[in-house]
Amino acid sequence: MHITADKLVDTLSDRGYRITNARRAVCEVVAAAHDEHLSAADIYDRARAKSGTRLDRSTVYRTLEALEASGLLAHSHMGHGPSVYHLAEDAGHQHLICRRCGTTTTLPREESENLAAAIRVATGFVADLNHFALSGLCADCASGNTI
Amino acid sequence: MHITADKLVDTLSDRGYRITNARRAVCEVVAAAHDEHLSAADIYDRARAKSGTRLDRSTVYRTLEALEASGLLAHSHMGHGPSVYHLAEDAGHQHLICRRCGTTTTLPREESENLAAAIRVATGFVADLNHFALSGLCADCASGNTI
DNA sequence: ATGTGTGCAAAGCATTTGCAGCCAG
DNA sequence: CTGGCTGCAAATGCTTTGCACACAT
Repeated sequence: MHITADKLVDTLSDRGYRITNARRAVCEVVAAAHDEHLSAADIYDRARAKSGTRLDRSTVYRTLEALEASGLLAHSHMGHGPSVYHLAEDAGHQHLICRRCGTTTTLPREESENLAAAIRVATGFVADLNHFALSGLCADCASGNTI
Repeated sequence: MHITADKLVDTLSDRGYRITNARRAVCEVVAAAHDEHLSAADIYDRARAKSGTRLDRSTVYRTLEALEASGLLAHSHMGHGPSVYHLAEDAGHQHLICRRCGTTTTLPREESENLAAAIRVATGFVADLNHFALSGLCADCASGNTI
């Protein structure tokens, strides 16, 4: 199951954040988008459509910041494009972006954890996978030659 | 051994690029910095000091682009900061950036290749490691608790 | 000669910040 | 009531682009 918008809102509230229309709208968007990779711009667009009211990008960024600070949300750097946000509960997996067709493959949590363990053994570095995407060629593009 | 500035310049020339003072200066900087991770701004600063002449950031970016297009140079995305450039021959390893102290650890090429192989087996995705850094905690910060 | 490469200036994109008023608590 | 939150506007940091002139070939 996925976390609900209400739960996000409640957690923010418990943490002392005030609940406004803007924050509620952002919470609804990120809760509804559980498995998608939304950029701040995507969230802004959807939240604005949803709220009807006036809404500014900066408010969206500030709300995303609050959600991250509360451990509810995380963002990943996906290549040249903007950062993308996803629920913290959906974290723990590695994003793989095809540099040819642009699709995003997801490396399952278990495999991701194996990688992290291997890195840890080799260097002592505790990798926080999923914060950065990996670039490369997806299975289709890799087999379909013509790099 | 590391590639020399002359070799970089010669390759550009062979490829049909004209050799100018700006390009020579950039080649010298990247050749001299083999194991460092230089941002475009770093390269700009050093190249300008080296050339004495007038030099613009855009020219540096265009030269870096030419070097990348020629397969001599590669860049990596290092977290929130600017991209960093390094000789293509120095590629093949994964960068690990500590989110606490900011130091960059390098995962040796062999280990990096093992990771890439594991990802390939699991998903078919051919990861181009080293294009993106990984975030996490370095050995020191991880052991010294207080995330 | 000629068109590629340059510096300059300005734009572009994602994100951040300063500020005065507004509204959740 | 009152300070946290908002929208607006402007600034930031990195990178790209348009342009007329310069210079490598």
